Amino acid sequence: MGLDDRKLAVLRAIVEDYVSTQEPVGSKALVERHQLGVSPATVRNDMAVLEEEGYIRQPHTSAGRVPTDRGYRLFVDRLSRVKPLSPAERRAIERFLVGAVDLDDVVHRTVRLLAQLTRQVAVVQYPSLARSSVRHLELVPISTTRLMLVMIADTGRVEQRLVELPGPVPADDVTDLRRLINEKLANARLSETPPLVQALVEEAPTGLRPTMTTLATVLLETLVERHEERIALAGTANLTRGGLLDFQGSLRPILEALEEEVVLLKLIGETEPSTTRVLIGDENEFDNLRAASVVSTGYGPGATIVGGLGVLGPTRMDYPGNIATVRAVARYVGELLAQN
Amino acid sequence: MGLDDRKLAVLRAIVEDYVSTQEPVGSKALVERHQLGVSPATVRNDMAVLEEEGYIRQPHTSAGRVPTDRGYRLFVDRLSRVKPLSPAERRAIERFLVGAVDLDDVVHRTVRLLAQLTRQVAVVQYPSLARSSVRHLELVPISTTRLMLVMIADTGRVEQRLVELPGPVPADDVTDLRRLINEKLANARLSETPPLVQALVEEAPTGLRPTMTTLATVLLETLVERHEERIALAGTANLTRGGLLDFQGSLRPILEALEEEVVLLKLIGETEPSTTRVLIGDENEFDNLRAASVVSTGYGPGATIVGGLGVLGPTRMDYPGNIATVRAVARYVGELLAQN
DNA sequence: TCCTGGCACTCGACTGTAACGAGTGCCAGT
DNA sequence: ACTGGCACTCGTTACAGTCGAGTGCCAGGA
Repeated sequence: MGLDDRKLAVLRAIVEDYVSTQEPVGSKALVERHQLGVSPATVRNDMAVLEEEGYIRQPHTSAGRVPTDRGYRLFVDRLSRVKPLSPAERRAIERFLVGAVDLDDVVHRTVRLLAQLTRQVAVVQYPSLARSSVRHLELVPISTTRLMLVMIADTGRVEQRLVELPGPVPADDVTDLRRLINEKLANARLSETPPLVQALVEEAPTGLRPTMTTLATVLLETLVERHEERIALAGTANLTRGGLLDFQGSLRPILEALEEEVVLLKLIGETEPSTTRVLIGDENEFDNLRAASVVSTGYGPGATIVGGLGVLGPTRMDYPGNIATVRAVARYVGELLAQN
Repeated sequence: MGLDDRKLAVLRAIVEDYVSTQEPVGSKALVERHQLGVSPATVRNDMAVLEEEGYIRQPHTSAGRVPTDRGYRLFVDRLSRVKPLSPAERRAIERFLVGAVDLDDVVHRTVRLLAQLTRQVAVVQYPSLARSSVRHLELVPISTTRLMLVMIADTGRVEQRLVELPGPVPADDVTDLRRLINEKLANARLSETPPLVQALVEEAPTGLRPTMTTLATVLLETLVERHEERIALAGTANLTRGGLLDFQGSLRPILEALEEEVVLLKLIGETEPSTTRVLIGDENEFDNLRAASVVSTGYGPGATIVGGLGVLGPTRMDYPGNIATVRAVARYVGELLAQN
């Protein structure tokens, strides 16, 4: 069971070579490209052990070795240091994110940036409503029986929803409703609003009661139940790099998975505080993504986390590089959000 | 030069067979599957003429014939009747679109519906701001020197933008600004706002002048210059149907094109009144999309057109079916918008 | 004049065989 | 414990041969 230092070095070398060449790597090529200080025969023995332990495998009898998911896992956990970003990359990040005027703008720029830097598919979750607080709720009369409800969150997210009122409501009443709602809900965390909304209805003056009831329903629907998470995606064209070798020849399942917001949210949304999560191959729960890996992390202003972002690519990806990039981008985005 | 009726029938048969089988079609198979009333030899002679005229071609000397872009064009223009939708499809459309609460909701449902019905990539443009009118402009104070500007258009679109003010502005002033702006801009077509915004600045009371100037800049930026068109996309996984035969083996250029909003807008956004546009293969202006066809049309409440929608797929697609579906969906969406 | 059956021809797809070589496992020797 | 050597495996490539779908052309007939 013992994996001595050299065996680990061999594994590392295999991963690095395979990631960069995309071809099974043999013992001879290994000793040539890395200074292992031993002969190919020795490496072969080490390889036999690594294979027995499930870290690498042979696609065909007469081919070199390829890391398994388990091998990548070991590599990520113990054999790689996070690559520092190049100054060029740092500059690219700053240049890209400076000048964003809008939350939408920030998210779009971020996702494109990530895709470009990592050359993978990038995914960015908008700040989660569940983790946001209400900054302001606005009621805009559209007609006598219709209101547009606009919610502005502290994270910069803006949600709107058309509300059909049970009957005509005069402008003054709208003003009153707006005041009541804001008094009660402003600065409340969205996850804590349900009882407050309930109270709003109960405490509403009789005249406003029916309207307030309708509004309350819509509020709960929009802000909590259908807790509308949004996602931005970019770089799908990067899936076609590496020919058809990655993803065993069919992009189909991957593209299907990428169309499901629910899937993406599970992948990058469930982030524990401030760790970078790496899901390798079949470690993730979706069959469609058995051939893919995901590197994700949370971001947010300061120490709090309001959303997730990450990249998805073939298991054969540059983990250290991608981890570094994802982290760096998340940090910059966090700073950007903190400024607002 | 004369293409008599039988030659056209042969072309139609070739297109139909090729679209459904995805394989080059030969003279013998043709006479078997269609009642042309002549022998394979005759069909071969017709084919020779059709090939000479550039409507079909042979992938290899010993293979059957395949329609060229020009052949599809002739087929679409003169040889096909628009398929009526099946009742099942009609029902699917209604069921899908009923219950949409929101413009966002409508657009998302529409794009998924289109992708599902046509089994192609679907694209839906949000109602264009350029073709919308202002319904209401709201100013929401975020802090003493920051406002959130929210514009609600008659098409249901809502745009927001954070505004940094030159200095602190008291709440009463915000109220005044809101009133001034709405008096001037409400119901104006967005394309006609620039002079109105200019007037706003000139007519503003001296005290509000600096703030109004800032607001005017942002208004013009947000609403006109960077005339923010939005796009929704779905069904990219459908590109992988038909193996790697369509798109000559590489999805890359297609996926790249689909990531560019500008490209998509050109494809589906430039719609002349109420026609359905069909772009076949290299008829479209983007090199990346030489192997693809686009069927698109405009939609809007009543007779006016506020945006475009359509589908993109291999040149080998079911044009009559897709044209019918795109039109039908556009009409339903128009009705839906008209209700708001 | 137009259609048809017949026939020779082309050429890609498929099959089988052989040579090649990258890579391995094992073993005896240091 | 490492190394050089060697036999072996097996995928890749090249080449030759066969098969057959599909064609173009032509002479004969309606």
